[in-house]
Amino acid sequence: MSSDTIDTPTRILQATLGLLEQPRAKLPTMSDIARATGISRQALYLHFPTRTDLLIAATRLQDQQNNVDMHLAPSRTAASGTERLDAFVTAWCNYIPKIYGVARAILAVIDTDAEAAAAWNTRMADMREGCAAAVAALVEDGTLPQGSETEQATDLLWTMLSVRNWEHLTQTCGWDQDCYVATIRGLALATLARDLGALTDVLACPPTQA
Amino acid sequence: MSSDTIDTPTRILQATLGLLEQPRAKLPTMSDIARATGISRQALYLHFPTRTDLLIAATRLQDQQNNVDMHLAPSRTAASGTERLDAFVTAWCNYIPKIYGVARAILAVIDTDAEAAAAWNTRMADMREGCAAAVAALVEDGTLPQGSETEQATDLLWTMLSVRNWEHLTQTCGWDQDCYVATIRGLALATLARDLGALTDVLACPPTQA
DNA sequence: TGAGTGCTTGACACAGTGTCAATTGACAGC
DNA sequence: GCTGTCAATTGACACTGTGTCAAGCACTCA
Repeated sequence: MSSDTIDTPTRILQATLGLLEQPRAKLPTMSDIARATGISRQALYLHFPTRTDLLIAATRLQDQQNNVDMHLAPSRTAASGTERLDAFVTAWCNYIPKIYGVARAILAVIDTDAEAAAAWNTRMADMREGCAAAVAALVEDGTLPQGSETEQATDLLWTMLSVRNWEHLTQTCGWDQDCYVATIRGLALATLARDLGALTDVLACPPTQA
Repeated sequence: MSSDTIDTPTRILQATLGLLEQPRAKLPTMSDIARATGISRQALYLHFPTRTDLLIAATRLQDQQNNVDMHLAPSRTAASGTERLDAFVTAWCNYIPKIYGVARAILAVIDTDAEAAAAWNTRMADMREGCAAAVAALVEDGTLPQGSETEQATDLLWTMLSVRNWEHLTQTCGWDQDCYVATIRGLALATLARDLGALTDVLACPPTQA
């Protein structure tokens, strides 16, 4: 069994991810994490200087464990700009639930912790690159007019795909994940790929909520 | 001069609003608020049991000072459903900057403070009523099909108009307020009022950012 | 046997919220 | 003028959570 020989930093991060992945759980303190790992609170500081560093490291471990599906999906299906946008939106929307637990913990300290804010901004800047690439593909196809609006189109897509919007629709409004994906996809295709037929998808998903 | 005879609770709330309205300022502590008011920290607790109660009271005072323009604007211009949606979206979008300072302070403690979360949810539920009314007007006109999708349309509009989206576009992306309003308005009209011409507004605002 | 490493316990500093008790100052009514 | 009340003050303290520090223990490797 390899599970006995895992080094302590990794064990800490896995325990942290375990705590963060529990839906609706209260945000864990250093004591919580230590207890979940099975070591003393002070030992955490032997491996991670601050709680924020620990959360950021957890993010990186999680990305490492997940990013196989992501990153590739949107790029390889790049037949047309519209298809690329579609693939990117779908892939990202379905990636959010996986990272939400950790994202929530980082977002919660962003107002008070500059380091956490910087890490989150970097992460989101990476994601924006994906948005920019999709928009560029649309411009290439002539679907979207070339010019200064590409920055704005990128920002708009970036905003539509924000974790906060996922949170609002699925957690606050209680939407089904599939309904969320279908709606955002329709929204993106209609506004950016001028695929007016996609508007039909918006508001056309099974009513699973109250 | 009336400014000398204002009662202490109000003075506290005004000082709090003063602190919260400063853009990019760090979130004020009870000590900060006491200092700004010119009283001792402990005296705050003679008037407000907790920091959250103080913030909520500040919200209410601010609403009271502002709500003249709001609330009325969308209702009175209700010639057609589309016009009503337009008026509501524009009014709300221009209201957000006024409340953002306070909203930011409350949002920052929402994850750790159930009372703050409840207050914010109530506030946002009120706003959702406005969304629901606009959607209902669209259904009345036949612009939007009647049925179970009205709940989803309301949620979608509610999401588009979220404070987080305003924050993202204007604070993170650096968009101009007018550009923000034009874009969200176009988005709402296109997706909910099926006003496809409104799509032109989306991505057609002056590029003020870098 | 001894050094080094990883972790332990226990104590402590610091910021921030919230509580409590004793005191002061002003102002009203008798 | 004396007294009671109310608002505010000072100072101390409890609690939570983060982060630091020192001393000690146990295991492994040489």
